[in-house]
Amino acid sequence: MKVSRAELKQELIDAGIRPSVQRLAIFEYVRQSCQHPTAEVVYEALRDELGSLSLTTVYNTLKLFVDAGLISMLTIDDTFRCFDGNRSCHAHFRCNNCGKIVDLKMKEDFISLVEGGDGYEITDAQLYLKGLCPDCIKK
Amino acid sequence: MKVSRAELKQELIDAGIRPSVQRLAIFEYVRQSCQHPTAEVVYEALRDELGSLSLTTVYNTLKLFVDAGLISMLTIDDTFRCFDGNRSCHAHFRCNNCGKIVDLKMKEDFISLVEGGDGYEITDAQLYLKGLCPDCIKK
DNA sequence: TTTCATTTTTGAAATCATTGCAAATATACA
DNA sequence: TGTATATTTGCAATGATTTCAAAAATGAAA
Repeated sequence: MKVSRAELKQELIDAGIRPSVQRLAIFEYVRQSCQHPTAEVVYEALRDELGSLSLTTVYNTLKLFVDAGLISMLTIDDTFRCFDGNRSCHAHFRCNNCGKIVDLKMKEDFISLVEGGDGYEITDAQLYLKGLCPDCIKK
Repeated sequence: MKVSRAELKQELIDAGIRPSVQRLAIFEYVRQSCQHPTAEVVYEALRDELGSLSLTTVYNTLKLFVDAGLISMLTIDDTFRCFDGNRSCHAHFRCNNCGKIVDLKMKEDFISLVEGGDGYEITDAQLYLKGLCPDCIKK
């Protein structure tokens, strides 16, 4: 489901974030991507389109979005962070062989499973699964 | 539930890992700790007891244990890794304010919630929750 | 026990994703 | 237009983790 630039822009404004050219481009890229890009990937993808872009800006902007709850940061791979603009409730699987990270649907929200979570204010939840993907099992 | 050194030693042997002095000490420390230590913390805690110990050994050994499935590695904090010797099924919560990482019990195994996971071989699962802990909410 | 091969440990240097910083640029508003 | 504020930029610094080759420990065979 493609979202228009205008809608994304409004979403930034609603979150109290000024929609600069760089911010809007980065937001659009992460939201439309299905591939959990790293900051480096976002940077490489947008530097031509934007004429000039700094990797520092990408890092700062992604952090800004994460803090605002607009995207999430994944630490499923311990060697780098990547980002996820998909707002639906889903788990992540990382293949130990090929490194691929894929979304897996959930039957229900996993927060409901937590016991003794009373008194905690939970703002983010991530379920990380690791192992072998179907492609790598075949080989 | 305190486990004897002999039992831990046997567990290493059963996993095909030679129980050197360093390995056994590191294994015991991580298994008995309730505090999700980092490699650095393990190193600081054991260097005196062992006379000499290298941080590299700690890193290598922890990786060895993780690969053997004896302990798990947590990446809930994006700035460092920590390790968990608690083998029961539980979730982890990280307070965004004080940084504390605590265990939270689960009603059931969360893998049962995953849809479309057929064809995947899952060897590790971690549920990470973030937000504010009761102590930090009070303030 | 001695010897030799293999495994493990060690410490220093290198790596690399991420952040700090201060200058340059862009934007909003009077 | 001018001025204050917000944003971007690039380079240097940071720090957790890894690489690497040498030293030490261990196990098996003689």
